Amino acid sequence: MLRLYNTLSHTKEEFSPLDPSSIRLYVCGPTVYDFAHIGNARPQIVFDVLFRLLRHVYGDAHVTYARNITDVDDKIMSRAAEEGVAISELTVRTARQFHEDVTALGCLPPTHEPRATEYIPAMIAMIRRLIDSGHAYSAEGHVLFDVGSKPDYGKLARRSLDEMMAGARVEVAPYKMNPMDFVLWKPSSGDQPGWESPWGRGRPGWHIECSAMAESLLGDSFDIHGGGIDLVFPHHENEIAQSESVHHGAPLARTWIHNGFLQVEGEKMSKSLGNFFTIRDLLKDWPGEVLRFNMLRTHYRQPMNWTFHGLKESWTALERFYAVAEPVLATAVSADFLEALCDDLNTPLALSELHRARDVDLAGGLGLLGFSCVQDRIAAKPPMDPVAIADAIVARAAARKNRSFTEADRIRDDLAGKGILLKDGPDGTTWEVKR
RNA sequence: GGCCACGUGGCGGAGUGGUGACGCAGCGGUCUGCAAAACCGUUUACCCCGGUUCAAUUCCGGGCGUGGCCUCCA
Repeated sequence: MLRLYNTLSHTKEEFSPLDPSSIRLYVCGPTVYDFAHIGNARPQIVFDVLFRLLRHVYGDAHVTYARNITDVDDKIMSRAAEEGVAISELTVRTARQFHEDVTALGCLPPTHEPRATEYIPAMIAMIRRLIDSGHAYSAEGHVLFDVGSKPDYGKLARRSLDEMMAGARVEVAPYKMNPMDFVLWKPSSGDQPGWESPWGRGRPGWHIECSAMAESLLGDSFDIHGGGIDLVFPHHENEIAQSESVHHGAPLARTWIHNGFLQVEGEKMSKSLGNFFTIRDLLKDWPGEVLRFNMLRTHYRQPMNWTFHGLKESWTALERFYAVAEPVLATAVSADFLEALCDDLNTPLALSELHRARDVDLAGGLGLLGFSCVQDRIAAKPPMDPVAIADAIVARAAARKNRSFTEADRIRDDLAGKGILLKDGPDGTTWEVKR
């Protein structure tokens, strides 16, 4: 039995699919204008684990995972202008980098990966339906959603319209009926990307993109919608407002799942503090599977303190696991392991079960979590030529045989100084990179 | 200012109304020429103040601290 915490109800609920033969999951993907950072990696990994768990429970063929790519956005426009490149060049390049990064993190490709620009007609159609049903209005080239037309607006964020207005710091455009009304369509000037629409040449607002893509790929209602906790308001609240207004109140998603934020070394991640790390940079020194493991050591809803110390621990733990776990295709997992995962994706508890697990269960559990168990994948790059290391080991063995321990120790210390750690076992001497 | 989370031993991190998960580090031991690695064993905890209770780290209230949202944001 799978239980998931639902942001909508603020409780853990038993997960019961709308259709067990077709589980549908939607997760908000990246806006492609720059390299993804370590904070972006968390939802990708978390929802990849959820995807894998759903496939394990319901069967690979019965789970559909949609994750969008936002490739029309004001940040993209300004970045492209800064770099002096075409928007499409920037978005295609950044999307490719994103795919390389998440692949290195062990994430499966989603079933669908819609790009916003490919769904403009669906967005226009949805906006038109919102206008026709009295939930939206056009004004000065903009189309706005009328939050007053949705009585339960604020139900996900647990905030009433009055509360929002009290603390409102939103831009109060003169053409808005209500300050909280948000943009569905906005006009584009000649040099801005735009599409012809009944309201003139323009581009979609951010929120309508997800509503339209989700409808096209997953239908009016689906099982799970995920994303970072910062997306609860306004993005997900607005998605709900749009979709449910069009679909006559049918719930957009039954379960809403949000991952917590992470801090780096106990501080907010920011470029000015010098603790801003892209996935790309980290992959130069750390195997992707180590980054993944580290992420799963904290429950997805907990705030996470991301540290290099934790990364080292993760590497050590993974090496010890891989030393005994053979990469196998078998998907056997222990009951305790599965139970932990099924209890709202309790990965820290699941990982602790692996310390108790024997070979098959260990490999199966690691496999279900998206780990390869291939030692080479987490091997550190040796700081010197492996042949020279092997030669030194032979020389040291000879010295030891002659009981020239001073010479043997000199060789060992010499290698240690170069970052190579020797391990003497019953079957001879092996080495590993010192960390 | 409003709303919402979180606060567990040196570190990471589960969990629970009553027998102190688990991992890392540390310490002791086995092994070793000596180490390292590996293996075995092991010390240290529940932010503060009230309340409920036979019993609270666990429930309730208040406080303090940290973070998130209210504006683009994983």
